[in-house]
Amino acid sequence: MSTKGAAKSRDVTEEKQSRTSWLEAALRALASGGIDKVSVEALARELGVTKGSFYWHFKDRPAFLHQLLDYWAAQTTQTVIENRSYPADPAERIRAVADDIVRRDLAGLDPHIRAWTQYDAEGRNIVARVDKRRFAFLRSLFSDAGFASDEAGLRARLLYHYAVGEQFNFAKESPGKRRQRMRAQAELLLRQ
Amino acid sequence: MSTKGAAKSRDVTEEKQSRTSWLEAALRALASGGIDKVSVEALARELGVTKGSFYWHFKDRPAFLHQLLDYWAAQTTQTVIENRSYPADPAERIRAVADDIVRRDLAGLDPHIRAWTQYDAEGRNIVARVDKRRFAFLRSLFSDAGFASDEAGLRARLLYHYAVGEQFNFAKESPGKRRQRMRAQAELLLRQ
DNA sequence: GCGTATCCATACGCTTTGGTATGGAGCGTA
DNA sequence: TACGCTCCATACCAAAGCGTATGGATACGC
Repeated sequence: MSTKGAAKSRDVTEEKQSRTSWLEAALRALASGGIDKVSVEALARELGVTKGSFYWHFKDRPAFLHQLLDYWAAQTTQTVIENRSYPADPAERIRAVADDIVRRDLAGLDPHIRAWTQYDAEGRNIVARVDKRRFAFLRSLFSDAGFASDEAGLRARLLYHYAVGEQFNFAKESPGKRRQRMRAQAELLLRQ
Repeated sequence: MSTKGAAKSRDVTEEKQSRTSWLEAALRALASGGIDKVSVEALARELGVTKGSFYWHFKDRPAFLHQLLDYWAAQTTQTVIENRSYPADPAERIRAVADDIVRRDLAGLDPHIRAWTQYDAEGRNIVARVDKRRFAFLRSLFSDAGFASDEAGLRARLLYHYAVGEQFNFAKESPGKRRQRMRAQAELLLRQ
C-alpha cells in the first residue's frame, strides 16, 4: 500500500505517456468529427494498439470521456488566462484577449466540446465552470478599463457569448475575417 | 405517371400525417437528448409503429435527417420573422424580438440542431441560411432604429451571436433570468 | 368482385461498438 | 531463477442500430 511503486522506475517521462496518448488522440478525433468519432476502437487503430490498452488505463468509455473533459478544461484555462503577458493598458488587454480567443479556437475544439456536453449533464458542469472562470476574467478586464461593476459584467457577457456563438457559424471561415470581426465587436464594447 | 394519385383521396388531412409524425417525433427526441436519440427504432417505439413505416416514407436515415433540417428551418423562420405583429417603434420592435428569441428557444431545439450540424457539412449550410436570414432581419431592425449601415450590422451580429452562445450556457436556467439578461443586452446595443 | 396502390408488420442479416476474460511479453526484485 | 507488476494482445460475447425482403391489411377505381 505504502510502497506501491514497483516497476515504476522504468521511465518517469514515459510513465503516463500512453495514457495521455489516448486523451490526445481523443481530442484530435473530437475536433475532426465530433464525439461519435471518439470510439475506443477507432482511437486504438490510430494509436496502433488494441482495446486492451484502453481498458487497462480507463474503467470504461464514460469515465474516459469525463477525464477527457478535465484534461481539456485544465489546458484550456491555462492557455487563455494565465500563460501570457498582456499589455498594461486595460483596453489594449481586451483587444489582445479578443485576438487570443480567435487564435485559440483554430483547433476547432470548443464547438465540439459544447456540442457534446449538450447531451451530458455532468459534462455541462465542467464546461460551465470553465465559462465562469473565463467570464470572470473578461469582466475584470472591463472593470479595469473603467466600467462600473454592472456595466462591466454586461459587456463581458456580451462579448464572451458572442465568441461562443461565433464559433458555431464562422468556424469554417478564414482566421483573418474572424479576427477582424472579433476586434470590431471588442471596439464597440469599449466605447463610451 | 400523370395520374399518379390513386387511393390518395382517402383523407387529405391524414395524407401526410404519419410522415410528419416521424418528423415531429424526431424533433422531440432531438430536444430531449441530441441526435443520438434520433434513431429509427426508438422513434418507431414512441410512435407505436415499426420500421416498416419509416422506410416507406423515407429512403434512409441520412435522407430523413436532411428532411428534418428542412422541416425545422421552415417552421423556425416563420416563427420569429414572419407570423407576428411587432410594435411600430423600431427600438420597441428590437425588444420584442429579443423576448421572442428567448421564448422560441424554450423548446431547447436550436442548441441540439447546432450541435448536430457541427458534424454534418451539408447540414451546416441549411443552418447557415437560417442564420443569414435571421441576421438580415435583425440588421434591418437596427437600421430602422437609426443606426448607419455598418453600425447596424455590427450590433445585429453581436446580439444575434450572443443569443446563439447564450443557449449553450443558460439553457437550463429560468426563462425569466434569461429574458432579463437578453433584454439588458438589447438595451445596451440600443444606446447612443 | 378484382386488381392496384398505399401503408405498415414481421423477420432476418449485417455491421459497429462497448465491455470482459484471459494470456503473454517485458522488466524489475528477492 | 522464480516471482510479481505493468502494459497490451487475442478472442469472444452481447446489444444496438441500419437496412432489406416480403407479406398482409385496407381502401379505392373500374
